[in-house]
Amino acid sequence: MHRHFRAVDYSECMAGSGRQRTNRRVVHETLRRQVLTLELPPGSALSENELAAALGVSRTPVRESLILLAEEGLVQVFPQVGSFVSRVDPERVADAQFLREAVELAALDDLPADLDADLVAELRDNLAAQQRPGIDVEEFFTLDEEFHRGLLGLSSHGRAWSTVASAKGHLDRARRLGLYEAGSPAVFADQHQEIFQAVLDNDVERARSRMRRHLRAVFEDIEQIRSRSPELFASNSGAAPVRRNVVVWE
Amino acid sequence: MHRHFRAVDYSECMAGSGRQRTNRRVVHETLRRQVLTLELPPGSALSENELAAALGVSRTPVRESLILLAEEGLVQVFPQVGSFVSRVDPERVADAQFLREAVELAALDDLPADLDADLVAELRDNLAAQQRPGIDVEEFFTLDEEFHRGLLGLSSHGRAWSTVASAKGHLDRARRLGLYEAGSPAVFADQHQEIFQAVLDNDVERARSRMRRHLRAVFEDIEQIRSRSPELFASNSGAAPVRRNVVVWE
DNA sequence: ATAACAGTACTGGTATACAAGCATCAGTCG
DNA sequence: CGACTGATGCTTGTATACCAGTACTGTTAT
Repeated sequence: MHRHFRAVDYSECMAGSGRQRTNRRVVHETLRRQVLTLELPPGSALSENELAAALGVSRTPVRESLILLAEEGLVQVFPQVGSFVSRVDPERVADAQFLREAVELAALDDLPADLDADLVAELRDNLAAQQRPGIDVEEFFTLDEEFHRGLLGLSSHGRAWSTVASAKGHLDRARRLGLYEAGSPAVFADQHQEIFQAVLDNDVERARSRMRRHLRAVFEDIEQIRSRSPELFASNSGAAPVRRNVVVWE
Repeated sequence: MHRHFRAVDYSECMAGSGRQRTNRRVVHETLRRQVLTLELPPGSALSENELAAALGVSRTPVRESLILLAEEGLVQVFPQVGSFVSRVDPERVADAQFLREAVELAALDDLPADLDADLVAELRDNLAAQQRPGIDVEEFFTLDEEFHRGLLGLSSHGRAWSTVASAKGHLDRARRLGLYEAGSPAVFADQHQEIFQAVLDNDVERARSRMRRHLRAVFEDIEQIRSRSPELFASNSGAAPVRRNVVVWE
């Protein structure tokens, strides 16, 4: 076996976030979004065959997506039994909260003297959009995501976002369980404004304080939801995926 | 279609860290270890077919393992071109450093009043083992891993370890590039001892300070390695996997 | 009625076959 | 001698077939 190779630049392949429009990536993003938005509610059975048929692809990309989601903790796979959307595990939510808080606060410590002007402008627009009255819940979540991501970007540690995003995913999924009936995005939008102002003022300590309060408020929100609807959460980490009798007309 | 389901407890499946002895898990752990220990050096070509043949399995588990490793950033997959062990990317190393420092320092803030006695004893033994003269480099890395993991466990945020472990993996891989010729584990072992003592004394501030110094020292170590052997690092994030002419007798 | 047993339809894990695309090689033409 | 071009062997992505194992069904024996 002889192989002759030459140096090649694949920069373009990695450019942007799209990388490559492969079936697996599409399925992965689709399923992840559906899990996080509760379109696929916790505990749902995810049959590889059914998903493949529904999405018009073969089992392979579906299966590979499920493996990734399982690694992220959004899905549980039981060999020879089935795959299920993870119940919202309070322990995991707490871990996500801890991790997110640690990273986002540390990022505030590392803010440069002069901030990226474009990013600042973008964040300003974002905050304005958050203040829109009667804003849709899903739209708020999108803006929230972009805000926190942008804030992390200001500290030149933007590449750490994927880790935070994973943690935030678990938190948001828990929040969505109750946000539709209770929470008011306006409060959180105001907290975002406070944090941003502190950052603009170069007041790291205040920014940290406000950020911590904000993130803790989010966590409190989740705890309230849990006490109100405990059945949506996993009672214990190793709990069974409770399968129920389902009848469907064909 | 009608499906009758019953509640079942799969706790045992999740018990421990083993979960299930599946081929994919074995391959994943094997490859990950080989990448982190530089047994598979940065830039190596990883052919799914060759790996499958070498490991005595089919492409499927190999491929799924590569996907997971790619998600962790240890491997790069270029469709229709090839898969390669990631070059050590300074940016990614810096991100890993930032993330790890944020989490491990935050954990020290959350230490409970009275520590888990068993874990403390385990950590004491671990530190003693680290002090052994003429300790093997790989053995030191194992002990180092267990030490930091145990320290995180003391704060009841042990479940966040997997995230830290991933970051630590990138850092350790960079360190291994130069540790064999230069670094002395004894220095780091002493730093571990200092941190641990501060924790035992319930002196959070000192523990944080020592931990920060320790982690920064590790990072400095890597920077030194980089300046000494820049060719081992990726010059830019989108760099090409440089393929070289290889001739092999069959 | 109830408990035990075979049957069956489903699961995910694995192996394999095929398809699409890239990089090199060999030949050819200018 | 250099540039172009089809052939070739590799790569990963996808689809499919088969396997071992599980959990339900319906029947049978008690």
